[in-house]
Amino acid sequence: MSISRTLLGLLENEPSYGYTLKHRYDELFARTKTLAFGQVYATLGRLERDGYAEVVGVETGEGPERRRYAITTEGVAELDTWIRTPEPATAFAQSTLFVKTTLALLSGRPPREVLDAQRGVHLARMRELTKARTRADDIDRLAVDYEIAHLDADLRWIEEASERLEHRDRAKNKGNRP
Amino acid sequence: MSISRTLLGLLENEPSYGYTLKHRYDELFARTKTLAFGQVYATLGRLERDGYAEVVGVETGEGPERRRYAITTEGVAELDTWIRTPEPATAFAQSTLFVKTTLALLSGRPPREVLDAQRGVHLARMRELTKARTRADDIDRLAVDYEIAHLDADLRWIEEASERLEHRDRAKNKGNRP
DNA sequence: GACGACTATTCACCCGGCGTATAGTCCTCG
DNA sequence: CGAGGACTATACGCCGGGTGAATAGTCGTC
Repeated sequence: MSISRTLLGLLENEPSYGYTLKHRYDELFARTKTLAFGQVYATLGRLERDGYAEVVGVETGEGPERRRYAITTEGVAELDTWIRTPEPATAFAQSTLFVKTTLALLSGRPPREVLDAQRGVHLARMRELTKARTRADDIDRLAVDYEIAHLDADLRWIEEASERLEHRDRAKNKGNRP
Repeated sequence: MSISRTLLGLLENEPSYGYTLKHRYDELFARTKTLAFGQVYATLGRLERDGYAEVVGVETGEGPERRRYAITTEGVAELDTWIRTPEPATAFAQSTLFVKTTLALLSGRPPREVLDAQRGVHLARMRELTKARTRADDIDRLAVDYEIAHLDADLRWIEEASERLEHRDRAKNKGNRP
């Protein structure tokens, strides 16, 4: 999901310490999992190396250095093209659910169990989200709606796949009884 | 998407060389991007280290060794629980499209442009897929339908986000004219 | 017999993700 | 007062995932 460009985006708003950046990121984007500190500093190092960010002040006030980072003009340019360039539309082509279902089919395991199990956790999350949705502000609601839309898509696909596989089984059994 | 478990799943069907495994994987799952050889061998090494796969024959027929891998009983057990355990339902909580839109909002860039650009490539992919769907066998069709469902979800969200943001803008402009 | 296509593997590098260690400051509560 | 806990801030090391280039033998064919 490109942590590095996201952090660059936050840096554009205001120069920050890695520490602050981490918390800002969590507030905005960490709905399920927070960012690790280690990753922030590693990423900042790469951004600096690539000329997209620079240190604009080191406070060595007895203790660990506090280094404030700012975005550079090249950084702004890079961020700009990243934001403007759409993601490849093939992002949904690889799905774990599909792989598991396929492998189940290939190996003689009942794919129904795979699909049913996934439906279970999806429905639970769905209930959670619809509850959360009512007390969400507008930007949060955008995020919640995004997730709901894709859970819904997954659930629809699960139904359809279940039906189609069942249908196929019935056809096969019919053929086996002469 | 767990390449390692997927390869384990293919190994369960029949013991194979890394090379063969790579091609088998590509046939089944590489709809948009093929697997790199390097990754296959690295992954096989880890599977062996963890006791999930083992070398069952080295052919040293003048030239590079050809090493045939097979799944172990622990490998089968691991694969089994992987297939049966549903994925966390929070997989859709982090989306690049949402991040870009949010960053655009925060930085005063028009989010419309982000959404419009993404809609463009999504629609193009959608046309491609609906064409491919008619001449796809049943397992391929499952994959195509999966992708279509999620593109559709993304497109619906794009529409809704556009509308909501526009609405918000109008409300703001109204408020600014006393 | 030279050249391209195919089988098969290795190596080196980078990014992303996670856990832990370090170290000073500031508050608070007994 | 001072011991402990919370908070600000950074560094380090390890692992898995992902990519590209290098190596090397075989087989067909023109």
